[in-house]
Amino acid sequence: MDWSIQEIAKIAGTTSRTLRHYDDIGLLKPTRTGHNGYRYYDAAALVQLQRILLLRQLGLGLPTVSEVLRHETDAVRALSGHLEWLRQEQARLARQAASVRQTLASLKGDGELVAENMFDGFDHTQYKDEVEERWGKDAYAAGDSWWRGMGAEEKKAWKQGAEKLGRDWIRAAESGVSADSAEAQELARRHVEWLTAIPGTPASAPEGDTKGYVTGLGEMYVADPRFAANYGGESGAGFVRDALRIYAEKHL
Amino acid sequence: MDWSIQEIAKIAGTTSRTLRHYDDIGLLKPTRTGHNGYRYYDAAALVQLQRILLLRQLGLGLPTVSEVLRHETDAVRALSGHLEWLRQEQARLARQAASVRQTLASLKGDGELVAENMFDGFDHTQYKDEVEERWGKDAYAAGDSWWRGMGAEEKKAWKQGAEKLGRDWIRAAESGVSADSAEAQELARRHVEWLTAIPGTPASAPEGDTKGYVTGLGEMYVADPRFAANYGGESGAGFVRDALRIYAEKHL
DNA sequence: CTAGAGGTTGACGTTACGTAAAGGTCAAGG
DNA sequence: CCTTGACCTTTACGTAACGTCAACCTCTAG
Repeated sequence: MDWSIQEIAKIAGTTSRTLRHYDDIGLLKPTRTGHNGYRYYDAAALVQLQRILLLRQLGLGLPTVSEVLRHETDAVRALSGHLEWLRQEQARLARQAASVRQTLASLKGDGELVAENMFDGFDHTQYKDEVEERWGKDAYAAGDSWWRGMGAEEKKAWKQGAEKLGRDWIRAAESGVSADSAEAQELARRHVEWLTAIPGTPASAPEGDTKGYVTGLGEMYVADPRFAANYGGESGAGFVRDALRIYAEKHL
Repeated sequence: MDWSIQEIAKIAGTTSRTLRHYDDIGLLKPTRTGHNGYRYYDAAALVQLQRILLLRQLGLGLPTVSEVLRHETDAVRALSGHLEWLRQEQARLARQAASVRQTLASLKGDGELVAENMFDGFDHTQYKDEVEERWGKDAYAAGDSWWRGMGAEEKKAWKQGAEKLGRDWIRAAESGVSADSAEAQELARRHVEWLTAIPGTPASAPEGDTKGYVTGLGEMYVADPRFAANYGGESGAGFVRDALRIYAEKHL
């Protein structure tokens, strides 16, 4: 009692090409082969196939599926690992979506695609959606009015301070010192100090989750192309992220 | 004033291989080519390259990048479309993760394939890592001992209450009432009440940031496949989120 | 006997490069 | 002049999991 390749394909809800592929890579061999080379599968093979398709549907790769079916790997462990991977992928997509939204906002604003306003970090119109999404409208409003309330001189001074901080980060990153060096940690301290001056962020609230905010910010720097572009690529932004994380762990 | 392939690669934070690839597919040709075949790039090419890399980091494919740079496609439209794609991908991953968790649960438990543990939210072994990560080990330990301390009857009652809350949410979402309707707001109130009963969460601490916790929880419901899966997809979870946010704004 | 349905193997295409392999080019030092 | 080493070139395979021809063989029904 067995079926041709098309028949089980239909029964299991897949294609004959897939069956041939599984045969090629040794994942599922046909039960028997006719003298003409035709592949035939029995009920046991069907069960195996259904297991394979289930695991595939869950997103496991064929090598992993193979391991699980051969009992070389525990299904629970395989799925747990896969779940972790799914989480990371989701986080990655979320970061990318945030970046896209930001770029979109800046495009609608001034129409320029260039990342020239690197470290001002509070161009506000550019960050509005994200700030609101993360910290609520009140926080955005607070930060916005704080910024608007400053005079031109103050704004300029603020930006220059931010730019100097940026330059110092770049210099440190390029000098090759480690993220836990005294130099990098001093920069992290200045960075946090700078952040704390802005009202409406968790860093400035007395009971705020400064630690989470700072480390999250570091992750954002790596994910955000504007920062990466201006810190000598990913490695530079990664340096900033690591330094901030270490600092946050120690002092916040 | 131009640079060799390695030099711009370093400047722009990419690899020479990538530049050759871009040359091959006609995305970015070198400014000039030496008699020896060496590629040389000038400042204008660098700007183009940076634009390319920016769009790539946002997740656009090379053909799309090409279109945008040739002004055949509006950057805003391209990014908007991409954003939509990102959302769908996130949703897809979310559904997959939900399936994996279900399978995992049924593998660990008594082999029940049905989604019976939908709203218990405190299977604890299943949520341990996440709770610890978000609220610290103490919070987890508190919640855990609280849960362990309950008798079987109490546990059952608790679960049933949670399940009823879940069903009511679903019914409300499906009935099409708005998130700020009296019905939805009453559910939000019950939800917060339910949360407040659990020790070790900010909602139960007298000085805790209940408002931030509840709204954050709402966001999690949308992002977290476990909830989305059990609330009829994104739209259902979105309804819960909105209702909770509105309630939190008003009453917390 | 022939058409048509279904089977076979073989091989290319898909994404954006990483990674050799095999071999020119160039500046500096012996 | 020769060597060394760094840098450049082109060519081409590998990646994940099949979809999609292409060329050809086999079986069954009319």
